[in-house]
Amino acid sequence: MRKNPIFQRETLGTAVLHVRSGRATSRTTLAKALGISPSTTGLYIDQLIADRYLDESGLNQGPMGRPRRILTTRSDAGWFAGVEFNAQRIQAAGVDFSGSLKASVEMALTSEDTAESVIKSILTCVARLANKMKGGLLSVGLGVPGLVDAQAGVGLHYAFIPDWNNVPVVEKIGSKLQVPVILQNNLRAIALAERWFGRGHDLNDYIILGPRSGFGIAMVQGGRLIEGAHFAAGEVGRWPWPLGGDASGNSQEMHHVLSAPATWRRLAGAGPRARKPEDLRAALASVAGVEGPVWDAVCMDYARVIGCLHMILDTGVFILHGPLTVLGERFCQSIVDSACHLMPALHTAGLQVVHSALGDNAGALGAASLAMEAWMPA
Amino acid sequence: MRKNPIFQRETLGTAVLHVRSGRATSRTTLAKALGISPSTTGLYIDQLIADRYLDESGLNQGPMGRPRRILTTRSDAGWFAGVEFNAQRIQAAGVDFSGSLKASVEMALTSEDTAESVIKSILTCVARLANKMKGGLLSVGLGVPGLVDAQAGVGLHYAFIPDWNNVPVVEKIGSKLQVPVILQNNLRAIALAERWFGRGHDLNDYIILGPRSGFGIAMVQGGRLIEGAHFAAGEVGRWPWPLGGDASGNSQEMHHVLSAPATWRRLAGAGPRARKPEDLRAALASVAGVEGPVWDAVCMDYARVIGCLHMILDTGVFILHGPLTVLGERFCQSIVDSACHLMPALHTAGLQVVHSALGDNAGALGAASLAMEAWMPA
DNA sequence: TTGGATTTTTTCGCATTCGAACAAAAAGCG
DNA sequence: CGCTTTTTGTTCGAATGCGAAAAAATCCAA
Repeated sequence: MRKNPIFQRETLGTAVLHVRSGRATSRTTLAKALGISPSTTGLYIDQLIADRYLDESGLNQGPMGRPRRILTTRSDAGWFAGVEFNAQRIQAAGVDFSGSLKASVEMALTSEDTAESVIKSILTCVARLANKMKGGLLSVGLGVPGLVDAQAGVGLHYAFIPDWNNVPVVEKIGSKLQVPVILQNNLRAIALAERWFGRGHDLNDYIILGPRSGFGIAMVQGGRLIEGAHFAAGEVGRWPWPLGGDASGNSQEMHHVLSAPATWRRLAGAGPRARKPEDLRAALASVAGVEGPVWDAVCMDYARVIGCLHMILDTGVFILHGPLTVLGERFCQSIVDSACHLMPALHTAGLQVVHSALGDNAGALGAASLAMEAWMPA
Repeated sequence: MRKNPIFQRETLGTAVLHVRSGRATSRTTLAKALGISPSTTGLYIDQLIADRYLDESGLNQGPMGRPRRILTTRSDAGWFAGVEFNAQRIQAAGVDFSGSLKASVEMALTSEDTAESVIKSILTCVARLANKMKGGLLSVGLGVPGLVDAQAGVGLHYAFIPDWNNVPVVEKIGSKLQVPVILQNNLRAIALAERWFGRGHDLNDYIILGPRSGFGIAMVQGGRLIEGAHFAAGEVGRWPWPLGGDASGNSQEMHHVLSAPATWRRLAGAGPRARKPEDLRAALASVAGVEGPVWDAVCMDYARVIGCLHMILDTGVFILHGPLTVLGERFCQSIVDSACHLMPALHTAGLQVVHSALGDNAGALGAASLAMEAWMPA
């Protein structure tokens, strides 16, 4: 063998990503995926195996010809941390080098919490994860609510933590942990979770619907996140409601009608002042079966929004996240039906609404995906 | 000098693009723009100058240091054709190698025209342009209305030409002209025109508003066009109207209310059955000054749509195209004001609406931009 | 069982691209 | 005018990545 060349760290990183995702299983397929020659790919793989990042795990016989030497990521090569939070809780996940969820941790937040205390709690969560994980921490992904400047690594604004303004999150966490830290809005992180752990596996265009305390969406177009010129893409919740608004300027925001608690209030027939139940998922599950005019009206409202979004962006699939997933398949199907009824053009447009299979820790998984996607060998 | 290396055609092409756009004016700045080393860039430039694509036109003294040797494109190195059409007319533009519009041609279409006859007319237009241009034709850009598969080079569907279904436009035109042919939806082509000839010069996120016989938009996010999973992104015109629709399924489409002719009818107080005037621009210009409740209502309707779009995509600027540009600055400003009134959150979101300065042949210019962007040396 | 056929992987020479040092061209300044 | 400073462009050896061909590993068929 010749003298080891100095490999491009980024190429090594993407090579690992392709192997981890299962999109590339052998040297040749990886060469095609990376767009570099098979010979060079061989050298890169040799290096990654020598450094104990990858492994060869047997052969894969195609219909003919020399069998592929299957490449896999070594699960013991280190781990990634993903942390997500909102006003109520912090959620953290530890993912091993081959991309399997191995540990998770949760911590409650209160209205007393400040930017400083949240940062501290995030560090505590990572430390707790570290106890449960083997090997070294490789990188940390953070899913942060509100407005986020991902490039600068700054949390710009989040309404539910009073002093969460221009918080240099990456700097603060990174200086403590001494590993790369990647920041993103939490809903956009969920979009990545869907790609690594959910249904987005081979989707390039999809939209995450995230009705929680508000109503936001995250958009993936051609495999990349849409962030917007001021990092505020997807703030659909600020649409006036009823749609189009009242010219007198008195209309409310969609947030207040299509959030998860508001949806529960409507379905449960609770008044607008009814206190939000402790366990929103359970409360929603208990009203999931009840069809009728109220159910139809709720579905119609979601259909109004989703139909409009589909017309603009022509994405393949809408993936429903958050508490409303407990309403199940029927909810999604009703939305599609209502939307097609409302906008006949949708009949041929292939509108699809599905609910995520990721469950409650999608945010942390998404954050971990950020960490995975950004990592590259030293 | 050493033996000439075999340069990457694509790199040569992008080098020319950077020089033409004025973003790179010297070897060093170009090196930075291309992301390759200054030494290699030097070799590339030498080659492009030797092949008479580029020229050195004097020096540019910075505040200190050796002056830059200014690079310019040679206007005599060939020309690009851009052709756009809709149901009424074909429009073609000839652009020289340095990106200046040098000739334009127009041809009327009628309801008699078929896919075949349109293709033939496009070829005629290019031939007429060729008479007016110097040098060889380098590539052709086509801005085609309706649904377009840009990658495959196929016009999928256009309602106003009966048999315009799955027309292999690139193949048909390319086999005749023997130069590369690039296809794109005409509104999306206009988005490129705005970048090369208009205000999009240093914008990475903007939206083209194209109210004509319908209402469509083209979106640029992070410097790239959004096409959608089925090439149908931007079909806002199919939103139900009034926004949100009527659950009974009887609402009409936005197309019918916010198209250019419909807007004229409203502003002019003409009935819904009034015949569209011959010269829509002139007709609109004549009602541009008349403010009042009708004017306000029209602006408010545009504001409803544009406000919603801004909330989703968080683009910097909306650029108004088509006949409605004659309504001028005041129209744009009224829309912004109405939108902010309707959605208070927009006050801080920096919504901007401007009208294009490109005039009526924006489509042909956009198509020519397609040609320019795709070209690379043989 | 031996010889294609087919596909993956490796070997090896070659050349494009890089990096670092160097040359060039100007401004500022005494 | 000569010196330093600053920025641009070029030279040249070194090396990363490529292509073609060879090797390897399997299936299939005679």
